[in-house]
Amino acid sequence: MRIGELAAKAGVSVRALRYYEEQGLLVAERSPSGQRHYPDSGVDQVLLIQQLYAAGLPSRSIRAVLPCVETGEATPELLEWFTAERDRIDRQMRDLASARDRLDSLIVGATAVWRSGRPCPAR
DNA sequence: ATTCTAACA
DNA sequence: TGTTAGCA
Repeated sequence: MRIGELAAKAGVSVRALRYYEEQGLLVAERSPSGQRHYPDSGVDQVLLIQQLYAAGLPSRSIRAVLPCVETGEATPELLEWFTAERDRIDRQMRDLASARDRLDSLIVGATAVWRSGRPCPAR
């Protein structure tokens, strides 16, 4: 199928498909005229790429991990990699929660200042 | 009409 | 990624 059909079936833009190829995530066969042609399996390929992007992996990581996932092989290395990713995300969540709590404290403090009749500091 | 490459008011 | 330009 051509790029437009794949884009429709996979629910992504044609632009995205060309970008995936540029990033080395998706292979495309070329017709004599230069048009890209994809096998039916391309739909699942794109779906997988989307899941990995949604998981927060940069294209570079996806490129490295794709060959393993595609073959359906849940290799130990792959599981370690994903586990490490999960931990990274967990750390970010905790850092954000921390930053949020500190903002909450500042908000409470600022509110107390206003109630005491002090002038509101400029932004 | 669709795709391709290249490039960015 | 969107979008646009100029082709095939």
